[in-house]
Amino acid sequence: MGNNNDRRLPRLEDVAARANVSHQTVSRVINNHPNVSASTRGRVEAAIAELGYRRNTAARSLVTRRTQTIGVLASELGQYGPANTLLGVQQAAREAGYFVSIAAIKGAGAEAISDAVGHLTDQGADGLIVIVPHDGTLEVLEGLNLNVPVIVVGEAGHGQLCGVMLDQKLGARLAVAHLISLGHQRIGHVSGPLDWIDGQARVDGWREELAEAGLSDDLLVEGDWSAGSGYRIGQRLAEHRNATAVFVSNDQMALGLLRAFGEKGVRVPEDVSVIGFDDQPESAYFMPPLTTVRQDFEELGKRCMDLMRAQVEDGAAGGTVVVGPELVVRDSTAARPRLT
Amino acid sequence: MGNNNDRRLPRLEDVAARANVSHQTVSRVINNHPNVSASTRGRVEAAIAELGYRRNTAARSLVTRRTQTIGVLASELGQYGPANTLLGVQQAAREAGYFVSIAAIKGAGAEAISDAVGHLTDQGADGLIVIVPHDGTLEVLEGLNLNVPVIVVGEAGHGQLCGVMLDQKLGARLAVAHLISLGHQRIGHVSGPLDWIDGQARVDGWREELAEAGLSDDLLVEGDWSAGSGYRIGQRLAEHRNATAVFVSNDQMALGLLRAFGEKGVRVPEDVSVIGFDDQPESAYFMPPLTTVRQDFEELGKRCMDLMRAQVEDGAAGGTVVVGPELVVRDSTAARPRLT
DNA sequence: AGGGTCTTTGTTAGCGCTAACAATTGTAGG
DNA sequence: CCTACAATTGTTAGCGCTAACAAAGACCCT
Repeated sequence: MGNNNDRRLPRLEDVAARANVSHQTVSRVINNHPNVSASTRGRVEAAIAELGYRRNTAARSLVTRRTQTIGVLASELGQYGPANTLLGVQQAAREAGYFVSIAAIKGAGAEAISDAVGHLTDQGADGLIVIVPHDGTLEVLEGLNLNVPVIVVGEAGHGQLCGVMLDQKLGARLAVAHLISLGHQRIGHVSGPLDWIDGQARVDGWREELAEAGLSDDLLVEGDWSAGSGYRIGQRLAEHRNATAVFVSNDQMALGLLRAFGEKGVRVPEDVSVIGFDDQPESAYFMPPLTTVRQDFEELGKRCMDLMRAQVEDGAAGGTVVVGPELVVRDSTAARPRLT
Repeated sequence: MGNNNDRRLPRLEDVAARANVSHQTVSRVINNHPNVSASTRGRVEAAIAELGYRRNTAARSLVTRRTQTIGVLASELGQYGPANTLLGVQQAAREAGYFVSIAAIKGAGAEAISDAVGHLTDQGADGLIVIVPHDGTLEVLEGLNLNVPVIVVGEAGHGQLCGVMLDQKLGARLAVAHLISLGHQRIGHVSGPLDWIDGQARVDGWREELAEAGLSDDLLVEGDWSAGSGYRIGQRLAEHRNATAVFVSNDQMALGLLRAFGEKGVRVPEDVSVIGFDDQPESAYFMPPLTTVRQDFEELGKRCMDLMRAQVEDGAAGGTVVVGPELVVRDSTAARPRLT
């Protein structure tokens, strides 16, 4: 099929010569300009196919001042949530004819963020999507004074910056409401780090739902998202036994908690109900299968691209998009035990 | 700091005017050409700093025919291994001054691969790194007749294509040797899909090690990498009980297996030893903590970039790089039970 | 038929950069 | 003092594309 034109790739000029038109007409065809006659368009398209012509993006970018590239700045790409958000972004981007360039960082230091942003703007990214779930990211970005649209995942928009977020607080409330509906009254919370946006939002949701039900919110322990921290916290909780239900801020910590409970002879859900957050694919196979709150990260990524296109292509203003969570009930939650 | 030049970003010409030199001299400075006097270089660098000049990559690419962009084609980015490989690639790329553009696909259909490759080459990628752990990927890539260097992760190089891989077979042998050293003689294997490169390689390693020890290799079941398949297979294994040890091809399936065993009253490691593959961060917190084979994916990614640079910058020929695995012993393996 | 409008196509310039070559300077040797 | 050669700097062209404008037809109306 593909003919091996020896040296250079074909240019507009080559296509034009073959179709007996000017290069500008070819340009019109590939850019879908309206004023091209059907017959001309046909000839040009044939020539494009025959030569295997592909537009040179560098040349195009030079004159349009658009690179059709979206820069994604991400930390914690090894984690389920960020990785899947990236996936959603990438898919939507490709469908819309955009390229996705990534810059990964560890942690969320101001310097690391600004380096990565510099890297992406050096490439001429038309817009930035930031998947850095740490508190303070927004401030660093604001200080950078960027002149391309920026969309921050997981945080509400603010000033120039747009936000696309899952409704973490609502998710937490769904989880707690589920436990309350099962009759639990002493409901603890193993949170993520409180300097993470998501960590704090879930604490807030837990508090609010408890407050509305007139229940106490004094059982809060801060973890670090890892299964290990969940395990250590679980060991302590198993000794005190002052809650009949625990809302854990992610599935991984819940995994650690389950293991600690198992070792200490605390049965789940007979003695204590446990509910997680995220719904990773593995969570259905924990012991017992974990009740949790599902987050649709791919959808989140797609919404990011929608918002980005609105800004890049139509110059729309910023805003905040919120995606809803969903409760997934499995076997780690049950009615409050009689003997509290 | 940054002055807000109203409309356009500064160009070479602007820097040149400020430093009282020609734009070409500025170009020489930013490209580290030798024949620039120290004083001129100083003035130019000062002007660059004052104006906040950044080179326009599109213009540069247009003339050099290099984009400084590496395209990464990846499937299964939600999985631990591929995600971390990408991370390693990205880090090494950025350090070397390259951009990383990604194209994610689902599955490994020929059409999906060729679409994604087209997307990346449309962007003018200087080289491609392919993280698609399915069998047949190599053939599809070969058929595409690409004119940029291609590095395939997880597979041995072949013809034009380079390979960077973890030594899966060795990893499998380490796992099986560990079980044999504990006295096990009936060692089963829950494999990944056999049309995945890694899945097949681990089966081969398992077979070879057993063969050398004169043990039977008739206990093979094929899974699909998911915790769910591990669970279903575990239920069956728990009923037959014809092995005292099981080598599972990844940690997620091992998780499912553990749950099935737990439900059926099969104790791990007292009744059956279980060993996984990958060493995901969670594996230390399974019940019991999982003995497994560690793979250094970030290292893998870095090696990819090393190889890529050698090809892009020095026109080196292809080759195959192999990274070694490491056995991590935890609590899911123990000596063979007396009563077999 | 002639003047207006609309549609289709062509011509020209320039995006910002680097490569190739030209010009200028400095320096040493005859 | 003038040539030979190297080191440094400047000038010109062009990478492949799109925007803006110009030109040429096609068509309708009076």
